[in-house]
Amino acid sequence: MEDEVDRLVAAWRRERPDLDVEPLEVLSRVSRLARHLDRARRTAFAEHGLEPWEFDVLTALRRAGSPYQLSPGQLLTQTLVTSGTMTNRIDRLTGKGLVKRLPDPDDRRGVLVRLTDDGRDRADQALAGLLTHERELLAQLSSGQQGELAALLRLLVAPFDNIPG
Amino acid sequence: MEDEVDRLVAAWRRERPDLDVEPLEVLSRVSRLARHLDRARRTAFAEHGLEPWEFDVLTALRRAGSPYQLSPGQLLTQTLVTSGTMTNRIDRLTGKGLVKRLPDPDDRRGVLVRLTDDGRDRADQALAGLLTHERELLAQLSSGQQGELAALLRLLVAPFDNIPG
DNA sequence: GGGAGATATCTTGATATCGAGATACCTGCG
DNA sequence: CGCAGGTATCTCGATATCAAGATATCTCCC
Repeated sequence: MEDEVDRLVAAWRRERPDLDVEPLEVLSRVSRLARHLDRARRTAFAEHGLEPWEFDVLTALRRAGSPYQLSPGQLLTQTLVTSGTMTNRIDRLTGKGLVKRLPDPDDRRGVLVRLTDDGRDRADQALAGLLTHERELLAQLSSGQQGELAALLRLLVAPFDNIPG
Repeated sequence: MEDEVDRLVAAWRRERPDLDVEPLEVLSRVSRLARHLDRARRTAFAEHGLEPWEFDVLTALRRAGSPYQLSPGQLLTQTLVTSGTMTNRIDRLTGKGLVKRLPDPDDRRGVLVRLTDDGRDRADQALAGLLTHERELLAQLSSGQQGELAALLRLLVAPFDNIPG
């Protein structure tokens, strides 16, 4: 089946036959798919009264394991947002009673963000809902294809995640 | 090489061994990679004095071929933003002299957005720069792997692009 | 111990985005 | 013809994000 990127690439080949637009076959699809996923996630989380950004923060804390706390800095590397954004997110989640700030006992510059019981429940519920949704999207692919796809994507992401950038 | 998603999946398997988190191997990588790509694009376009959103609109028009014009509605489906956002984008690009609005001769509700000569030059320059950048990122993959990856991604994106959604 | 440079978080101001609704126009059916 | 419903674009208010800079604290070497 054809997708929008097929049309986009064909258009470039017609308009700019001098250029090699092969990279777009992969990277434009990644960007567009991510955008579609964002929209789908927004709808899926609405059932649980959460925004995607709230989910990202709460689940990062949930994954950390008991006592469900991380520093804002650790949250940054997991969510790929700037520090100003994270400060704002923590403020709002605190206002909703889903997390709370604690002073870091080992570093007086630092704080620890800890999930409340309510926050933990919300994270668990939303995760289950998300996985159900995502499984449907991936039904297009066999289990083997999913594995291949994951491995190829890892090759592309790893440099970003490991080098400082 | 390990990436952040490997760590994320391992953490879920420890904290929630009851859940099948396999879908995250693919979809979390897509989201994270897209985010990294956005950042890289922002830097790449800065050399040409363009923002990523400006690039998206200008190149959609450029691809359309002479006379380089599309309706706002056509631009929506290519850029995956809302109509309010597109109106705003067109306003700003008009202010910078990169596009102009023309009345649609066949439909008095509609307008056509047309690239100016300056807008066309900018789009061409930025595209060349982007492709150079993206080729480097893809150097991790053989040509065959790029083809596989593109084909697998197409399977996931196509439903979104073809069904109304 | 003291100071330079690194680090963690927060503040601020500008801006892009979204969702919902308003407006103007088109289309097709009775 | 005229109206009901659909479509294209724009308006408006709320909000999340970013970049750059401020502040407080830590680290390490002399």
